[in-house]
Amino acid sequence: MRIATWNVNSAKQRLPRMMPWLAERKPDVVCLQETKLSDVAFGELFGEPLAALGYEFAHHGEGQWNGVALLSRVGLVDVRPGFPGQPDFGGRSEARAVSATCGGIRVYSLYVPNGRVVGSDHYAYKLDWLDALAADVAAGPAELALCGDMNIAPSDADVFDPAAYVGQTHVTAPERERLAALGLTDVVRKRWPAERVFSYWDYRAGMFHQDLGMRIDLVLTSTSVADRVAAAWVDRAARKGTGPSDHAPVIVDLDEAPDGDIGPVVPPPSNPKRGGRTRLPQAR
DNA sequence: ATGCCTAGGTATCCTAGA
Repeated sequence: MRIATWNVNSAKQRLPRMMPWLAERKPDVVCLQETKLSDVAFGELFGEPLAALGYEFAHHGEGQWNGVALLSRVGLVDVRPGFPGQPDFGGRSEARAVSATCGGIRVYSLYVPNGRVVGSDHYAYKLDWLDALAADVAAGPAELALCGDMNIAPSDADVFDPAAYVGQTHVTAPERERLAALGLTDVVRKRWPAERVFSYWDYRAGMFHQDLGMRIDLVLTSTSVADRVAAAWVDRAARKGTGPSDHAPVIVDLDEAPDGDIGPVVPPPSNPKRGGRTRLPQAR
C-alpha cells in the first residue's frame, strides 16, 4: 500500500499538477493540505477526475484558508473531520485535520498551525493544538499514520541552516518536544538517517534550485506500521517545473500486513554440503 | 533590503505562508 502526503498550496491552482501526479505515482491513500477550498468547491473541481482514477475522497475545508483532504482507493470509512479537543483560533475552528480508516490503518491528514512568531497567540495555539492531537493519538487505534504538514522540523538536520532559524518557529524546543511526545516513528528519517532531505522550499530567491529547504512534511506511524515500510522518500520531481506547490509530496510504501496465519518466520537451514557458514571470498 | 514568490480576497494593497 502506497501512502502519500502533499501540501498543495491551493488545490485549485495545483489541479494541473495533481492529476498527472496521481496517475503517475498511483498512491493508494493521499493526504492533502492547504486545499484552500470549500467542501463544495473541492467536489466540483475534483469529484469526477478522482472518480475516474478510482479514488473516494473526504474533504474538510473552509474556503479561503487551510483545508485538508483524504483520497483513497483502499477504502475510506469512519471519516472524522477535526479531532476531539481540537482548539479554536480567534473563536473559530479551523479545517486542519481529517482522519479515516483506509486499508486497515487510521490515517490522519494534518495541517499543523504555523505559529507565526514565537510567543505569539498563534504560537500558543500551535502548542495547544499539538497537545490535543497527542491526547487523541494516545486514545486511538494501534495501526496509525499521521501524515501532513507538521510545520515543525524535527531536528537541526531538517533545516538548511540551523543558524538562520534561531528564534524562529518550526525549530523551537517546545514544538519539537510535542512532536516527539506523539511517540510515533518518523519513517522518512528512519529510512534516510543522515541524508539531506527536505520537503519544503521557499518560492523566493531560488531556494529550491540551491536545495535550501526544510523537512516539515512528515509521515509519523505506530511501530506496527513502521515495521512494514518498504520505501519512504520525498518526491522532489513534483516541486520542479511549471506551477509547483512550495512543498513536495512524501511517499511511503508499506508491505502487506501480516495476516497472523503464517506462523513464526523460521530461518532457512544452512547448506549441509558446505558444512556450515558460507564464506565471503578472501582477500589475498 | 524584514524583501526576494505565490495565493486568496478585496480591490490595484492587504494577510498569510514558513
